Amino acid sequence: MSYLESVITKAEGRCRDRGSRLTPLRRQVLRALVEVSEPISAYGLLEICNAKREEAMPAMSIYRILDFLVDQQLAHRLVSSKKYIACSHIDCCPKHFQRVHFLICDQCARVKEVEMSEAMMDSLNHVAGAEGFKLSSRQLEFSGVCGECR
Amino acid sequence: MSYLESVITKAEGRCRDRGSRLTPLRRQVLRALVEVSEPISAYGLLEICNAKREEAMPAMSIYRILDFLVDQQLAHRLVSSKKYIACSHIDCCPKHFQRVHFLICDQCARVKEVEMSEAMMDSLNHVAGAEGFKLSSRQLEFSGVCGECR
DNA sequence: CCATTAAAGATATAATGTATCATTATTGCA
DNA sequence: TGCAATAATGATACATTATATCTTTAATGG
Repeated sequence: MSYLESVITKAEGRCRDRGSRLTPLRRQVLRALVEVSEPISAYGLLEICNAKREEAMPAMSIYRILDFLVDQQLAHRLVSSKKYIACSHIDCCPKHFQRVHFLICDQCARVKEVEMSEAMMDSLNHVAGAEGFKLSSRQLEFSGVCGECR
Repeated sequence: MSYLESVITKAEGRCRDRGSRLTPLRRQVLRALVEVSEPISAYGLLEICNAKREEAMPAMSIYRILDFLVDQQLAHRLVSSKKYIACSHIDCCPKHFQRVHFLICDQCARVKEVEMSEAMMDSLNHVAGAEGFKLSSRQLEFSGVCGECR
């Protein structure tokens, strides 16, 4: 079974468990997102999807669907680049969804999902706590240069 | 001397030292940004500035000037909210400009600039390094809930 | 089977950001 | 000082990203 098919199957199950539906349209968008495998803009993804359809879907739909996928932790929104990327842990255990952060290469724009250690998150919480802040666990985006580009 | 005036004076000196010019227009934008004191969008700031001018400046100008101010470390761009805020350390020593990161309140949108410890940054670099990444020192944005909102 | 809810379509428009070329101001130097 | 080079701003157009809203279609649960 290909990675793509395995991802779709897992995603299907994940949604079922959560009482949500991976409709054909959503499945198509997720599939396209997994296939491109690099960060892509909403409109870019829309174009790819529409190229494969006889009836083009409106921009609104892609945003709605991406919101859904992000919600279901099947995709991530990279705020610094206004792009979307499939979660790289769809087909493995769900524990990876905690403390997921991103390393984004300034040069090739490729993205690596990393997990912060408990200790690291504790430290961050401590820094924030000193200022009275309670951090909500949201993803962080670190820019830098990846191994391949160096 | 008011905080505002002190900021402008310091900013003037800072630019002079760096061989750049805080022109009247840039000064006006910085002044407005300091006065609003909370994150504001480029267009929001443009509106405020234009309300005080007989000739409205075009959108292009505010983006150019904000880029300049960010470059001079007189302002920060918050990528997660697409807003800008005056640096809170303009009128004090320049050492604060290193390792500046942001705590952003989900509820009131207020922002606190915090400085990460050397040790913290080392840890982050270590996590990234394990994946082959060399982090470029860029600001991080943490979301959470501030003390006042809790 | 029907009522309710969820999803998708359609359309318009808002908000954010950039490209490009013309004009004006500033600076450094002969 | 006067002039050439450079920097900043003005003006215009347009690209990109995102959302509001209303309608239609599909799915789900009694």
